[in-house]
Amino acid sequence: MRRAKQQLTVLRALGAADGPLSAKELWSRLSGTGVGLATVYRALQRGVEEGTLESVEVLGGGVRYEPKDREHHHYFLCSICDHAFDLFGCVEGLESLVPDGFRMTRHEVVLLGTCDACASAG
Amino acid sequence: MRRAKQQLTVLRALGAADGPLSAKELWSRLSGTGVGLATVYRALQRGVEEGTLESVEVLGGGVRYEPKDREHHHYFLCSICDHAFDLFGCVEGLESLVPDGFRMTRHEVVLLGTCDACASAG
DNA sequence: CGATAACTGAGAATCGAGTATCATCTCTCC
DNA sequence: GGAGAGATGATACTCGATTCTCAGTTATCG
Repeated sequence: MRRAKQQLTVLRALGAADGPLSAKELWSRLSGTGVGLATVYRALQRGVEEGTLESVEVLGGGVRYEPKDREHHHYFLCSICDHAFDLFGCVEGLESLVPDGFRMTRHEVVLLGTCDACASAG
Repeated sequence: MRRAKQQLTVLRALGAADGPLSAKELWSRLSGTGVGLATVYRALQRGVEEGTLESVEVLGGGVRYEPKDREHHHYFLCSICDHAFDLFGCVEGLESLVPDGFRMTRHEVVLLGTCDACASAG
């Protein structure tokens, strides 16, 4: 990698977000910069390969990406603007839900509703 | 609706499942009955329209369907067989995660790992 | 039986997400 | 300045999921 100016633009925009973004979301935040969608995908793919990014799946639509250096967290998905927000903190008592013989290695929690901005606007 | 023999076959298979099924999963459980994939989709679509079925999204792939008469529950997704199992019970403390100004109307919890059968199989 | 309308299966068509291709561009190094 | 490697944007393409189409089937009601 000698340069990758546009890819840096992409990664910086992702790092500045308050939650995971999909390729399209990210791309739309870069409108005006002339960055192509293909480049967004390339930057994301490379980020994942290099271990700096993580692809996460939140309900309500495809894969989103975010920097891997964030602590364990979950998401709040706004059903109006469809944006996913990071939520820090976790919950207790998940183990009690696991049936006998099953082995839990990971868990995901998604809260749904309306975000601050949409609630105010609505 | 005068009859809908095949559609009933579909709905019955869905009702007998231990978790939500995708159209394809459901279809593969009906192999041998000669039911076509289009009929599976038709049955699901009609079920949702009539309010007897619910489409749910669990992580790890598309939309799945299950009867709407089940109580509040969550899912365990086996990362080996990719099957989603219903989990009854819930967790506490979700409200404390909601940021100021946000309104939570719903929540989803997904546990991931290996199911009994896959864990036993090695 | 005979008309009719709903149901059905197979395969074509569509749609969206992501990937591959290609001609062009831009650093970096000489 | 010139060459070469990597990067870029547009667009064609692929792939899977879902829907549409259509001809054939089947239950229902006279």
